[in-house]
Amino acid sequence: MKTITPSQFDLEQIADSGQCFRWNRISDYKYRIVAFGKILNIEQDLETGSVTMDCSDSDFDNIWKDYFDLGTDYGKIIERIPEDDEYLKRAASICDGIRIIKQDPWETLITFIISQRKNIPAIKASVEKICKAAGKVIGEIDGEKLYAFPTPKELAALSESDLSACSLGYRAAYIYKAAHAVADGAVDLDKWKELSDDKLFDSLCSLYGVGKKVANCTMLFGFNRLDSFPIDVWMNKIRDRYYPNDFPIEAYRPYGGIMQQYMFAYERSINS
DNA sequence: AGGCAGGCGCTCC
DNA sequence: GGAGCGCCTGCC
Repeated sequence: MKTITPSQFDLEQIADSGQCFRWNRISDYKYRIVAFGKILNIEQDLETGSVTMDCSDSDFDNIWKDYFDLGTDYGKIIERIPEDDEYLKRAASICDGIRIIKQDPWETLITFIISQRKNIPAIKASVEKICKAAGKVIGEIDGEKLYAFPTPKELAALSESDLSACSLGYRAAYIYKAAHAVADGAVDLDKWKELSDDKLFDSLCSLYGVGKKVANCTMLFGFNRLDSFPIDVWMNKIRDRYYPNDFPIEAYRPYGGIMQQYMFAYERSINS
């Protein structure tokens, strides 16, 4: 067990922000997360804000501390919001419990390829199916097996029809090609970590089935490129309504992606 | 029952 | 280089 009291940390806001598709809500402010081949039960006390994780000290130090981006001071980032950006200031004041979760690049790439033209429950269902079809069993809860996200080789072992059985639709071909490119070594995601933002963006977009939205999400959530600014239908709506001269993304540097998350989460919250 | 959901590739111009 | 269109699937 490990208990911490981080600032700017709200489990529910993070869970609803659409970054991670393997967080399962157990009850209010209580989740089971599968990531990096591990299962983490996590709970937040609303009174004190303290967060309790059922993990060893070493797993906390080696995995979860980084995963939850606990070394970043989001309060300081919020202070950088341009004074006249009323919409963003409001969004950040409401959604200031969001953090950018540092996920595995491979898993992020695949899950965001799956995400295109799907809603969140459908994305989660497909992700669980590919984990079950190709991933290792890492635990069992109430007779239900839990699976790790498959490695590139494990995923590449599936045929296109195996993938189609995971409700991927036309994305099955995208996943198939991506899995083979990474498993064969034609694409080396570890090497991609060294690339500049521009080069990484171009490399991601060169993958079949990856366009700028998916590339930006993969960069933001899988490569911790905090300036990546994904634009989806919600962001288009926000721009149309509140930013007639477009988003001042230069003013958001180098944290455009965090600003995007506040706006995205806020707009969704007021429309639900 | 028909449109649409956190897009992308392809095919035109 | 950009607008238009088809696409798997599940869900309301």
